[in-house]
Amino acid sequence: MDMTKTIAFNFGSKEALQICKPPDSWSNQYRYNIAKKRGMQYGIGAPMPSISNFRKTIDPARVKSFIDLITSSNIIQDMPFGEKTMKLSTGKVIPTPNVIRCIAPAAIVRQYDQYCDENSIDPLASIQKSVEGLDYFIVEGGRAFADLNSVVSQLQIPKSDSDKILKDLSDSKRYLKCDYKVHLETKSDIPDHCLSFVLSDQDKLLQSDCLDHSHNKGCKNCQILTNVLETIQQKLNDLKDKVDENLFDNMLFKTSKADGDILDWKKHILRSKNQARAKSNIISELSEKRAFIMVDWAMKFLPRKYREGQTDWFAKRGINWHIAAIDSRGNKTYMCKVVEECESLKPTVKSIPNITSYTNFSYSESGLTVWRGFGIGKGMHIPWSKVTDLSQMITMTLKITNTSENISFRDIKIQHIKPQEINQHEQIEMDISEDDSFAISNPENSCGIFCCPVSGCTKRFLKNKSLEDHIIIGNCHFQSKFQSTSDTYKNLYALKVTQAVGHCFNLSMNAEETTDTNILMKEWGLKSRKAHVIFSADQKKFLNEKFQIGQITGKKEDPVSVSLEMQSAVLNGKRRFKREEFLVPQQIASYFSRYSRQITPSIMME
DNA sequence: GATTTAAGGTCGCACATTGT
DNA sequence: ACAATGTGCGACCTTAAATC
Repeated sequence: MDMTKTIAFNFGSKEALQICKPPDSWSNQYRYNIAKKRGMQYGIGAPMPSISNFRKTIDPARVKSFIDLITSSNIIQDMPFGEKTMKLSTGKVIPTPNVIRCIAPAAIVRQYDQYCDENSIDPLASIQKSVEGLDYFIVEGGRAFADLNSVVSQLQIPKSDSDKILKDLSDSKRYLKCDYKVHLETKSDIPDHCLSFVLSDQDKLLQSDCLDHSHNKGCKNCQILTNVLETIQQKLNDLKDKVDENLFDNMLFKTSKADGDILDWKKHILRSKNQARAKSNIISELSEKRAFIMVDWAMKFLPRKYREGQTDWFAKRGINWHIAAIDSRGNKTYMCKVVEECESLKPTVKSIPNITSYTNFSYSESGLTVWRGFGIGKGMHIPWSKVTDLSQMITMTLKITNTSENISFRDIKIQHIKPQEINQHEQIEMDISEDDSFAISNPENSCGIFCCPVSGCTKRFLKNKSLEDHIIIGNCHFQSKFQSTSDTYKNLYALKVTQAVGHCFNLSMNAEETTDTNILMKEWGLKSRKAHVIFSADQKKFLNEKFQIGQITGKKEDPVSVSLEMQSAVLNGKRRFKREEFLVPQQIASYFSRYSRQITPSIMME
């Protein structure tokens, strides 16, 4: 509107409309008039004074809980450099650190729905967007639970039983999503939660002994999960001869796939927690002469920084990667570049067997030490001579450039907040300029999970009891009316992000003695490769047919629905595929991708 | 209308199996 | 034993949708 106002005064109506090139002249004539009127009132090109009373149509507590959710370490992760800015309606710009969303938007919406469900918060309006392309483990895990739900509804069992199973399922799902992560510890009496136990490899060098603690306790929640999965299997087996064979096979396939996916999800949570530990460990041990270097494919963030066209950018593929380095003591930050090309080295490098199963590496004069999980065991030593020809070793050069390039770095802070420290932590004052006094400067209200139910009250509490006290006393704190809603929450977001990204806290939990017979294997948490499956001729034929449909109609078949169709495909009155032959969506998608590559050149030839 | 972002296709590597 | 082929996986790249 500001722009229109300027134009409206500097030019006549006709010129203004020419400049604006209105697609619909009537509507722009209207806008022109309005702009002129505003200009008369407040001055040409001047921003409209923001005296208008801001409507508060959204319950502040709800927005706050939403911001809490999206700034939690489950959803965003810190980036060591880079900055984004947010503009308030007053024109004030507040910088926020760059963060990475770990979860696709649609998944966040789903999580938020669930979060609201669990905390009895009315959700903000949400728009359903695409649900494709989410994080593999979360999608499959989520789908697995949905599949199990549908299987349970088909089991012909008493309602009370199925209700119990459904409840356990949703409890377990919530547990995996929220609490499991915070229950994991390096050493725990509960085998499910003991990182050093479940990440141990069978190889002696890659396992930890867990001598100083026993594994004689059990976790109620983990137990519920295993139990409920077993129960479903059991009930399904009882059903075997009572229902149609096709139906039974479909259900069995669904269930076993779901079981596997849920376990994969659990393992994924485990491993990511351990690797996060590795990172914070390294940073905390930094001394003056050492630096923490975060290596990532530069391609991810550099194009945005340099504002280059894509073509320019991709022409630079020769550059292998860029590195951000942080010197902890001097707080100096550098940008590094690996300048030595390794192309010529390639023929002399021998690959390390099982390279993909190792996640941690340590370099030394004599060789390479590898671990499957950070801090698990002594590590396996591989001398350089096994990996490469020593005479041809090339030392890579790190070129260190200063931060003069327009990339701004930011310090990484490790922040471990224990629940009792939160209040104290929240006291940290934000840089609030004189004219903006925010409700959020109230130290009590930006953390905690118990919200005051009084509409407009911004207080939130860590403990239910505090909330009760608050309600009894009735000292509700209301948001200032002189600030637009969006500005308030932009500030809140900035505060959250700047001071405590990755606020990860461990909740204490009640361990119970257990006589659990379901003993976990030691290497349980390690990433396992999927079994190698050879597609049968008929499977391929079926997939090729499906692919052809996509080729001819231009509407590509969705791997998920193809997977479902496979389970019900019929040929000559018989079922075409047995349960063992059902393929999961990933396999189908992967096959399509290969198939298209295979046939594309032949089409070009014709 | 230009720029940014995400979805999804494409490609190459590691490893497993099969063929010679 | 080694080459050829097949599968899983993740990085690379294009394109279309979303956003400014």
